[in-house]
Amino acid sequence: MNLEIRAKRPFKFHSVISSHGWSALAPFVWNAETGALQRTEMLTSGRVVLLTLRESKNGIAVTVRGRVNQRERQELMEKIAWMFSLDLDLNEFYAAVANEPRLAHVQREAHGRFLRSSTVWEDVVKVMMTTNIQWSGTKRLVRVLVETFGAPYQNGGDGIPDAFPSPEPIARTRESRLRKLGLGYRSPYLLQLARGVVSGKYDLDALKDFTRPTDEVRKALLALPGIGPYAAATLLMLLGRYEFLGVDTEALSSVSRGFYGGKPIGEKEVQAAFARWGKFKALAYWFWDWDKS
DNA sequence: TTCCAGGGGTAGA
DNA sequence: TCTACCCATGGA
Repeated sequence: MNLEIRAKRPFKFHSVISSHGWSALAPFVWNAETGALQRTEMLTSGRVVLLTLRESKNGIAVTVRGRVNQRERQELMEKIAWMFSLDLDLNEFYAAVANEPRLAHVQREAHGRFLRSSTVWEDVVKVMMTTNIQWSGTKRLVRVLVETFGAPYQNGGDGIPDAFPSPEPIARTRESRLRKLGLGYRSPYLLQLARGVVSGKYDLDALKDFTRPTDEVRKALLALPGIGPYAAATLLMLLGRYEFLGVDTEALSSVSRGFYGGKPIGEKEVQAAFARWGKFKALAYWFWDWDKS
């Protein structure tokens, strides 16, 4: 089955793909040569389908492999619209940074949409897997979680990853098993998170509610096991809220070089350097052109 | 071998 | 609110 989903302009498929590292994490498979993003997706019915997404004239062209009914088709359209922030209006951001040379490229490149997973649960887990680890390790841990707990695409096929696991199979496992998979001290955090989601203690979908103030959403994120200031800021950014900056070791070094002449700085200095961008702080930092002076 | 990563939790001030 | 310290694992 083929679908086309329209995007609010300006929209560039590749800008979303390259927005951050998510397209390299299972069950996403990005093929730069063909320009196709593949993803194995489990629907709420439990059915697992294979999606292939490409840029189209007005948005995204979707190929679905696997039978879906009308309701599942609607679910897929909504999930894809969420993953690519197709309804996001970035014009206020572009206007706010129009006079900043180091952000001159953002409108031209249609920057500002971050590739998201189809559920907040998956994004929370993935952000947790980026903490205190190198990117190669993040990719490995996510792949191991998908291989161990994910639901397979029934129609088979070589090299097609399983769908990202729902919280249930992880909630049923033991901490020792997660440790054996290499998650280290993240193991109890992931286990508590999965069990809390299954029990209803944590309502992750409620974090998408844009009528809630950002501070409230941030507090809810910080209350999750294994989610601290950095992870909460990163997740807020993925949720379309840009007031907070996720300060990691990379931010410390690039802001030190770009704003403080290379002298050692702390988180405060990073926040101060981008304070002027207000509610677009995270966007300004993320797309800052460090090569321009 | 040592250091540390796209940090978080906790205790103590 | 801020700091010091510990935490598991694998890459460099």
